[in-house]
Amino acid sequence: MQPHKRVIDAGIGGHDGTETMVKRTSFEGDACPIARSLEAIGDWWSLLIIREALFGLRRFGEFQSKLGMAKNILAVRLRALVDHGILATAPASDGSAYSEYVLTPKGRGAFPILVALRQWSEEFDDHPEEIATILVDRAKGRPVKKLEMRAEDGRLLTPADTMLKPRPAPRRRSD
Amino acid sequence: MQPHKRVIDAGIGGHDGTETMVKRTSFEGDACPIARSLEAIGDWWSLLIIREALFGLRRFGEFQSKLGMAKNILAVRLRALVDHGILATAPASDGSAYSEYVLTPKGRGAFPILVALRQWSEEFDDHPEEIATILVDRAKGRPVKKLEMRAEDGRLLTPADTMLKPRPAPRRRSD
DNA sequence: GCAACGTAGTTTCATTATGCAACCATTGGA
DNA sequence: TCCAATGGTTGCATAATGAAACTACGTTGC
Repeated sequence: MQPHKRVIDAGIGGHDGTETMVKRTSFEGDACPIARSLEAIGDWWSLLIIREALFGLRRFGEFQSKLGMAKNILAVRLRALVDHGILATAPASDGSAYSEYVLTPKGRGAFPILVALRQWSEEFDDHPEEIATILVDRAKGRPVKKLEMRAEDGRLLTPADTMLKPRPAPRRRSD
Repeated sequence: MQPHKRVIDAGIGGHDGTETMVKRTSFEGDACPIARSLEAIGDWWSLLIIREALFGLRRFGEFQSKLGMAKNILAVRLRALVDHGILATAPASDGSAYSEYVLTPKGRGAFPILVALRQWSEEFDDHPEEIATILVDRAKGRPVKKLEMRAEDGRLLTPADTMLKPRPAPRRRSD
């Protein structure tokens, strides 16, 4: 559970190593899957980039102008998302020699997270009148149903109906 | 869609104001509900604090030791969560004069977000064997079903089956 | 072919956020 | 009353963020 720290000591010189240089907590390698998700997309911009990518944006400039973010930050984020296998760079699409950023299945798999965030805002925001859009079923134009947690057999579950269990040991062949 | 910037100019002296002092993007007031959620809980620690609170943690020291985070950061985060109406300070619980942090309905409403993050990790993480726990239905001990997006009439929806619509104008009495 | 422009970044520098450690104020217990 | 535990705050060092300037390459007009 304890997040460990990312030590950046480059070890360039032969110094004695008393300088700790420990900053910015990392959740990489943490056993909690929520922390692991946050390690990949738990920053201010990544989920918004994914949101725009789900809406079809692909080019650096499109993300930059749509999100209004600094280009250096965007570059860092896109690289990180590619490193995490959430985006992939595709060589082209419209014939030009530029490359594009497209969502991988892992990236598209983040959609429920975005929907959960959206619905939380819709339900609990202090100023819901400022929310400009609603997510609707394309066929009917009606709002999407609220995400609900269900058991394998379909029973509706509240948080109190759930618990955490240690992950079963990985199954090994002929054992 | 464009996030605006938080200007911190305190205006202490009578300077000419040419210094812009614009830092750290804020999504406060953004029309996108996802950005609004991120404004409240889109940082490295808030969701983990909520996770622990859902598991029953209430005291400052419990959060601090369980999450292993710096006390000053924890104090800032708790204050922010209280300001956002996600946590509330309760005067006591075990008789002592200390106060506690308990989730409000808004805070408990973030549970689907945590479940979505967890399931995303479980499905797409590169090293799923490092994930220590699984979320199960307390009654049967079986894993919770994956969150799914459905239309009002129950049809299962993919991202492509959805679209964004402008929010209808607020209904006004006798108009 | 080459000048001008657009795209996609990188670099530089200032400012803010994070993290650790040390300190302080109350509370609670002996 | 003294002393430890709880719940913070403060100070300082380091890392992340952001705006703007700069660079490299692709594309277009001529």
